[in-house]
Amino acid sequence: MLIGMTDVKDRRGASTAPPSRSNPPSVARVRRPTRQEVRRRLLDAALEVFAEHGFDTANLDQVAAAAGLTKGAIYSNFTGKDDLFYAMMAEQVLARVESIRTALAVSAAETRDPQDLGEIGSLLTEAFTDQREWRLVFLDFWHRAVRDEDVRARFIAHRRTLRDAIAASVEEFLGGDPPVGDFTVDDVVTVVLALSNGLAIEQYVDPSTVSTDLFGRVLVQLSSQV
Amino acid sequence: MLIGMTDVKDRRGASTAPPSRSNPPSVARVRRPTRQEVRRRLLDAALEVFAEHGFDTANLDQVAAAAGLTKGAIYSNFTGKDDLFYAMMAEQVLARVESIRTALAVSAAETRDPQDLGEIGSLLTEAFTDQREWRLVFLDFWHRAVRDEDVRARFIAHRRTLRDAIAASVEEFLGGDPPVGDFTVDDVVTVVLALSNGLAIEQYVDPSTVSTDLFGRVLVQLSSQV
DNA sequence: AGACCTCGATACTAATCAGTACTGAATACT
DNA sequence: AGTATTCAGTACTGATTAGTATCGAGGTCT
Repeated sequence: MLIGMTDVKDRRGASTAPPSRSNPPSVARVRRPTRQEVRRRLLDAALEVFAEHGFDTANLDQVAAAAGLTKGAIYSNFTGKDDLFYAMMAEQVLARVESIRTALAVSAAETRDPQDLGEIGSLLTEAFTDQREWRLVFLDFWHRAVRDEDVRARFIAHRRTLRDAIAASVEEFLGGDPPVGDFTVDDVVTVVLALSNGLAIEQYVDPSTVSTDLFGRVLVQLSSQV
Repeated sequence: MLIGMTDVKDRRGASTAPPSRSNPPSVARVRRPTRQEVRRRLLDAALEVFAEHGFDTANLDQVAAAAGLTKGAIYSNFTGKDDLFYAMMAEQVLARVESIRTALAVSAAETRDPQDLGEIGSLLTEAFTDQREWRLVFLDFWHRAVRDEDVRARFIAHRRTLRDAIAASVEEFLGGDPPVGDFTVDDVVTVVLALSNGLAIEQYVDPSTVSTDLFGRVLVQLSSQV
């Protein structure tokens, strides 16, 4: 693990031919990736590495290596480890909001029958695997937020953004009607989030305890008239 | 933080009187705490410090200081940081099982009306604050279990123990009847655990999003006949 | 073309901390 | 009492790693 920095080779092209001076002129032999591209790669690598190792255990050389770059690139684009993490999270939150919007557009366009909740439950359960990295970094973020006031402030801001997107989905699904029971839309949002995280927690360490249609059946039962 | 080791004074008694040689004979002036007592203090300190800082961030000097001891005591009683953590968790799991058993004895003795689920929900919600340290170290344990196979094996073993205790409670509550819907008892256990953790996650960082009776109302709705 | 600038690579520093080696005081044993 | 043993305190080591200083290749501007 002291090495790992040996192959930064994939700058672009990587022509193995010996460097013959002056081909067709004005052909740069080693093109430097754009700043945007470097930032992209670093953010992708950050998601991957932070998800795999957790913020505390992950180290910046791992992130840089996963991006095919070095620590210099990180400090050139971010102020430090925290900043990189926050930037990555901010981007992910936007991606999640977008993902909720499109999922909503698809499902709501079709029907609005309470029994479709089983379908929605399936979608949410599939997200356990599709969005595994997101969920891991989210819970990592929470892990730090619950112990540090500054981290918590940022966490809450993101959380509210997500809640708003989900609340919009729920209202869209209800089509003006109130939820069953004496639940508010906010209650429903909280319960959906809690079940998502809670079930993911169980599933990630012991999949046998969470049957694939459980989420859907719970949602159906929760929305049934008494 | 480089100091903190300055006051290990509370060995016991701490007689501020100058050490007058040979009082009534065979009176040990500084009694050493028993090994059991040292172990107790270390385990308590471990729960406290690991909950506050998380396993990765907490360091052994903090644990030792919280116990009024030094790192030497830790390495004399445990093989290392991991061992201390596992020992603490094992003890906590036993405590949780016990706590479930007594809570069950109290609630089940009274009634067995589905509306009592609101009451049970209140108890579970109160546990968010009463057992805050437990929940934090539990989620810390999960955080490591999901990323490391060996940790995961230990985690699952503990988790199964807890599930069994909860399953017994659920069956006791149902009094032989099956759960509503097509849920199995295992499903119910999973849902209760998922809601506990999921709601605690929301509540710990942003209490305003989890009203105090939400858990109870969800349980009532979940158990209502269609 | 030539002078300047940008930005990521490299090599380094300083701080942290799990684990170890050893010491000496308190207890157990004879 | 005197000797042996246990066990926690103390001081240290080695490894790790966030962050910094510097350099030079690649790009830009005139």
